[in-house]
Amino acid sequence: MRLWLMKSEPDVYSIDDLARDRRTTWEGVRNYTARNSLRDDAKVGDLVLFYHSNAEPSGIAGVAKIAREAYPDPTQFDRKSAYYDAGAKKDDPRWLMVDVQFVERFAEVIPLARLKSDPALAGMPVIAKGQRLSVQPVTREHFAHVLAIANAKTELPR
DNA sequence: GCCAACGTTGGC
DNA sequence: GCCAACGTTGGC
Repeated sequence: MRLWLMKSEPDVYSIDDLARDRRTTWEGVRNYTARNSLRDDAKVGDLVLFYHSNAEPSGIAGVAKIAREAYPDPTQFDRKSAYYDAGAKKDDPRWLMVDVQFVERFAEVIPLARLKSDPALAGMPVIAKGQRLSVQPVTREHFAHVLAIANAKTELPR
């Protein structure tokens, strides 16, 4: 299995929203690197660190998992959507999305500053300056350490 | 609200 | 194919 970190602005969709909905469609990915990760590597059951961006504080808020593999994101064809893409063709969709299922909400958000200050998380993409990628791979070691920091209930499958 | 960093676009 | 201009992300 692979492990991920996915960003969402909590004003748009937060871990609490996911806890309420239990499952959601992850539409709106509009970056080719992120799309390629979803298309090529995201599998049902992969665990995801749910990251709050543009938040107070920004940081990791909980855990989700991939519930459906990549399929065309309908908002690319919706003129009324903020995610509309005039260049996307119905017979050759440009943008894909996955479905995501709630796993766990951390007792407290792990702030970005906390992540940055932890030597065990050195090299984790999300703490790099200027890193904007909204779907990032996470190593098993980093993922496990984040779960430990959060005193999480979630356990990493072997 | 500011602005650094980054990805994308488009002229050449 | 280069790269300047532009738009967006996201921390602060």
